[in-house]
Amino acid sequence: MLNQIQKKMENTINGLSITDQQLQLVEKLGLMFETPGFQPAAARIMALLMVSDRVELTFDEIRETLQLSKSATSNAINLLLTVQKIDYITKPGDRKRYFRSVIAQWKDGMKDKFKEMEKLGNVMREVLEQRPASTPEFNKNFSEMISLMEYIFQEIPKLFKSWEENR
Amino acid sequence: MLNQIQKKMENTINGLSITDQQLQLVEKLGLMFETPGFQPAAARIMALLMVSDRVELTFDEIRETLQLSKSATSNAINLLLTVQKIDYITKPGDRKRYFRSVIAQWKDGMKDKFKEMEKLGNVMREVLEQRPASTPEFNKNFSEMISLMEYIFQEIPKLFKSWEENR
DNA sequence: TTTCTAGTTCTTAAAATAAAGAACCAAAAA
DNA sequence: TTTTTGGTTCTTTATTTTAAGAACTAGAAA
Repeated sequence: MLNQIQKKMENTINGLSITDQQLQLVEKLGLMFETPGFQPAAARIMALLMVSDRVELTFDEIRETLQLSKSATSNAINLLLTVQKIDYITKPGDRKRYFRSVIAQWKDGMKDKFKEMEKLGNVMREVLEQRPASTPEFNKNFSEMISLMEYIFQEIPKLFKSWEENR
Repeated sequence: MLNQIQKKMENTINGLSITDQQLQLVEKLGLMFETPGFQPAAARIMALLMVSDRVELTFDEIRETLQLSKSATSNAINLLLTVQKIDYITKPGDRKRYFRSVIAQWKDGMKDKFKEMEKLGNVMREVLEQRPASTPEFNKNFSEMISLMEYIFQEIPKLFKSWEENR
């Protein structure tokens, strides 16, 4: 009976053991990471490195836990390395790399995301500048929307700053 | 000579005339709208309705200006209608619908986007709550990142409010 | 009533994405 | 030197996305 629950709750494949609850969290987080342009495999790896009990995982632990092929694992890991969402450490007398989530990068990641949205505001202003005077109502609304965007994105860096000061 | 410039600068197909500069803006804006999950055709239509001199365009004006098939135009327009990025008006004695960008929706759109990012914070907290005590360093950094996210997304609605009050 | 307009829907095709599997390779271990 | 480990790279396949084109349709106009 206890064995049955154990079987239901824990999936151990070669070293890394992970619960069903954790796997569900990996899927949920993974879905959220997919939207910012990551392929499913990469998104799941990012998620796994946040969810799993051990925070430094080898290539094979990742591969087997997520049931990926070597190529998919390799490509996803290298993608995440180049965008610096993960990095790795090595251990003396061990050839494997141990990959881990670069949490510090998340702050910069958020900043980048806001910067992206800010760019939209800039193009919008470009659009406004070339609009004809013949559509005053539209132009007014459009201009107001841009003002809002610009206000928000001017204030957001201040939020980062004030958070850093107050913690 | 002037004719040549005219030809180079203006593209008139059946009613709606648009300059090369405007078409370039449509492409640029279109690319930015693609990332939030819009298909190219829909993204370009949104962009066109912001860029073109006339802000209310018919099905065929859109179709011909963007060189789309009827089906692509129809599907993209209906997508944009259901997510309320565009709406349309009708004119007496005219069977066509005139589509236009719903600019007011952009403010809500931004709010939705921030809400999306907020959701990520919530799942992150869920992840934190199930983390083992055996990784204190990781947990601490993770927790700090979540605090930052929560702080930012708690402050952003205030920004919207203060903008609305001050304009 | 028939025809036309303003689209919609269905089927197909092209292209892009994602990942599997096998072959391959460099460095370390035996 | 040969073998093993820890991957990488190449080729192929499956899936998804995007859009074209043709056939179709509801309501208005003739």
